[in-house]
Amino acid sequence: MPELPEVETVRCGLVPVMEGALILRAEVNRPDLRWPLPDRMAERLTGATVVTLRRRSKYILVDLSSDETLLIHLGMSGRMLISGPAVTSGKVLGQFYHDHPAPQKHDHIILIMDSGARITFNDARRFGMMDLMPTHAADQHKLLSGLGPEPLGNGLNAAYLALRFAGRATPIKSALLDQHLIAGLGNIYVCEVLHRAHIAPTRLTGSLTQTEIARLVPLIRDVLTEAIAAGGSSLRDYRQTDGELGYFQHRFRVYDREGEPCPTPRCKGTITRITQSARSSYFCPICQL
DNA sequence: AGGTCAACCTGAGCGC
DNA sequence: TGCGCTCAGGTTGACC
Repeated sequence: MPELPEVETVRCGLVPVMEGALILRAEVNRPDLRWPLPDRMAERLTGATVVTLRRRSKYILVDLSSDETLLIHLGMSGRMLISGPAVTSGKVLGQFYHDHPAPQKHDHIILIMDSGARITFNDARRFGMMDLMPTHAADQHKLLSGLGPEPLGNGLNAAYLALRFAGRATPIKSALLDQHLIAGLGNIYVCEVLHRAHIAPTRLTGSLTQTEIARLVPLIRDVLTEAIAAGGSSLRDYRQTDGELGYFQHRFRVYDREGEPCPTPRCKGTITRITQSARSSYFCPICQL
């Protein structure tokens, strides 16, 4: 159930197991996830060494020694499970990992590394995706080329947002979810950002003042940075238990808190849930204007 | 052109 | 226990 912080957490967890390691074997248990998997996927992965793991928006990019890049999206329910003795790049991490677990329903792709580590991609809802493309052309991939700037990079600033928000008749909630505008925010963190910014999710982007737009930028960074930090710390706990990456307990101020008191100091409001473009928005009608 | 919405899937949780 | 219903953190593409 990944937004940018969860994907980054997964990427960081995979780095010590995958970077520098060779893919001994790939098991591809079905022909498609959301879309058909790439042709001859197992053969093309076999024998390749993982050079780097990168992230763009909610995508993980695995650069291989074969000059191809494996593109991974976890969709709504995609999970990565690390198992087995994880010896890689001379670092022994084996004590953090369980033995290989029994196969589970929805284990769609399994990568067996030369270290003995095994990475299992499990995705019940199958909204995830994988693709393979030449590394030099990765940026031009159809799913990546139209993405907006990274929210934690320099490309996101008040001037950029003001330009993209001007004259549009979209609710701010929808605009912040639009990956072509900003790449990486999802439903939870948009709710959290708007609450901190005291902006109602129903406000139209064109109605936002320069002050409000300027307020959004650092709050977007704060919310994501805090979530990544929380993921990083709980990641250690998960390794000690079952090797599963990316699902951590994180306290949200408004998400999934319908009916609870607004956490804003001195605010007497109650968190309310409304539906916008078929997604739940949680906000405080008193302090978010 | 810009905005909204159904569709893709399975599973969890809840009321009856 | 079980059935039926609703909802779920994403994204595309068809439609207004």
